[in-house]
Amino acid sequence: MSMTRALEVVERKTGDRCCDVGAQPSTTYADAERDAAVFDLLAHPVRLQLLDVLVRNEGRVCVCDLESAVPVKQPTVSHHLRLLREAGLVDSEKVGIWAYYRVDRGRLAELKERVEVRLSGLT
Amino acid sequence: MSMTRALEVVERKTGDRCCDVGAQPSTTYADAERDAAVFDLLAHPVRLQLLDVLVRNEGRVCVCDLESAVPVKQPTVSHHLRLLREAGLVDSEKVGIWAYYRVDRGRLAELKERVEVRLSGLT
DNA sequence: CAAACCCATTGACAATCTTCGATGCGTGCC
DNA sequence: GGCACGCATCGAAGATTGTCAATGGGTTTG
Repeated sequence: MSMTRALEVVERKTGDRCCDVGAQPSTTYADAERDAAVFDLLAHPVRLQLLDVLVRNEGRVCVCDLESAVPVKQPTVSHHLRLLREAGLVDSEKVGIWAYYRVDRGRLAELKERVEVRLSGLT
Repeated sequence: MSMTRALEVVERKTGDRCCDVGAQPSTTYADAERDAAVFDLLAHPVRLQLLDVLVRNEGRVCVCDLESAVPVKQPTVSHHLRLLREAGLVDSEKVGIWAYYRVDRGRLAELKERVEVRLSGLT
């Protein structure tokens, strides 16, 4: 007998065993949770725009610059920056009055890699 | 003169014009919203697992099969399937008692393309 | 020192999301 | 017809998220 799943074009009849032999996903749920968290971080237009500006301006962007790049107020910008920082994607340095943010390109590459792997799994 | 932004390593002093000459993102906010919606769709472990199973089982997966693949109850599975369907990523066909779901691989490819473009913009 | 400035944090509110029990609808079986 | 089944939907509850005014802390300027 082949290893093909009980899920083929086999015509089921109402009583047939159905739900207990189901196809299983190729990753653990924990992996799915980890990847979902990655997508979640990118699932907001403000965060996408902030990352965009930060990537495009090597190293020295202050919060007020970022604030002028998105249609939300300063506390909201700080909020989203905090999320990005807690995820390790950006870090900040205080210089005098200002707080300069920059992307951690290594972390960003890791994130992109996780996205690639997950998407390539959706062949 | 080069085209470099006013945002270089120029030492600012407190009074200096700062926020009104800020670096702008490379995409419109509307584009960011559209892409954020794509990431949002992927930002849940159940939806990732459902897509995984659907992609891996060409065409004929019923809801009870999907239900056995994720740690949530049937109404929740139906809920997430609805989100995927409304996004055009999957469609369903009723055959007798069962509802068979399948991925729209064209739509899935479009989604992956949008992700790729956005991520490649984060150079 | 006082004032102005930049930014983080707090607190409150509204909106959205996630989940599941209960229910209803359509279908096949006896 | 009556029953069991598969699935969608509804309704409610709790959790999470997004937003901003207000506030406070740290710094520079005058």
